[in-house]
Amino acid sequence: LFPDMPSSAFHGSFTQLLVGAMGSPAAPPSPPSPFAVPPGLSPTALVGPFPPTGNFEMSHQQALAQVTAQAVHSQYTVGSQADYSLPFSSATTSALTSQFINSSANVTSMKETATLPLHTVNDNLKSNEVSQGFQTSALTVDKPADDGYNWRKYGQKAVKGGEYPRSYYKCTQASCPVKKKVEHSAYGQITQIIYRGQHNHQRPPKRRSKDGGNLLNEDDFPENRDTLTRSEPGSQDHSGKVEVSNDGITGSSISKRRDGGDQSSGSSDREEDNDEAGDDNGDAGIVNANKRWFM
DNA sequence: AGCCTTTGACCAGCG
DNA sequence: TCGCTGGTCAAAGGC
Repeated sequence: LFPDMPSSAFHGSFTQLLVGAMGSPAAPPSPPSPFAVPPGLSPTALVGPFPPTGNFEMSHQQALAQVTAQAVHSQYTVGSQADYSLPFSSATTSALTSQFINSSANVTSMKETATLPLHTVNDNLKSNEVSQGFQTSALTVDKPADDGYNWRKYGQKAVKGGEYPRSYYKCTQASCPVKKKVEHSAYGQITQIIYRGQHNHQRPPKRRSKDGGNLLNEDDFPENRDTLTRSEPGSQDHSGKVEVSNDGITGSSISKRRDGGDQSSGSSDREEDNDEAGDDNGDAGIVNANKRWFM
């Protein structure tokens, strides 16, 4: 079904991690596991294809409630990966979010989400790359994430042979250095979202989204700011990576960057410059980052 | 009118 | 040094 899905689209260790951590509901999350990010490594959130469970039809409210409750309960054990705000909107966001939390905190609750329809998995594909088939209506290609912030697309590029267009977004807030990359599969479905930088501002006032009017902001995810978007003290990363499959989230994990160093930035617009300013996302200061955002 | 997307070009890093 | 790849710029057009 996805013959051309290069495994390179996802990064080896990453993928393995993910699979190990959440590939199977039966598989208990290895304790020290992927979430234990050693200092200096950049925690990367990986939300990949879950064993399809998702009750994608669940209402936003339901999902939200679920997320909230779980966030509270779990106290978000995966704090280190928390630098990102959850990027998805509406029902998908909720499902995603809940799964994110579920998988992060405790895989056992994965069952709450429903079953995934489709093309779940091409077993030949490795880990994350599987399940691209979710026929999503919530996840649209160019507005993949209404996470409460406003984004402006500033570029798009076909990468990996042109089969996987990648879109580049900047936070529209003046002086906010946050950027994100969104990768799509050849089918226009989101396969990966990578955040970079820290928002140095609060979420903008509610704004009706173009596609469906879902509003999503701080009010919608009160806990997010405390649990999902904050880095742990020791965390040095602020670049989040959220992989999404059409199946919904399939899991999350933390991965290391290529050289074990930290990720990201390094380019001229150093968001690190202001992050320590105590923003909610406080990224602990990346000192010397690679220019590459990920492996 | 302002903001956003699209898209080709340009630039920089890396092998 | 050169080609490839990825990231960004900026003009044009749309909403």
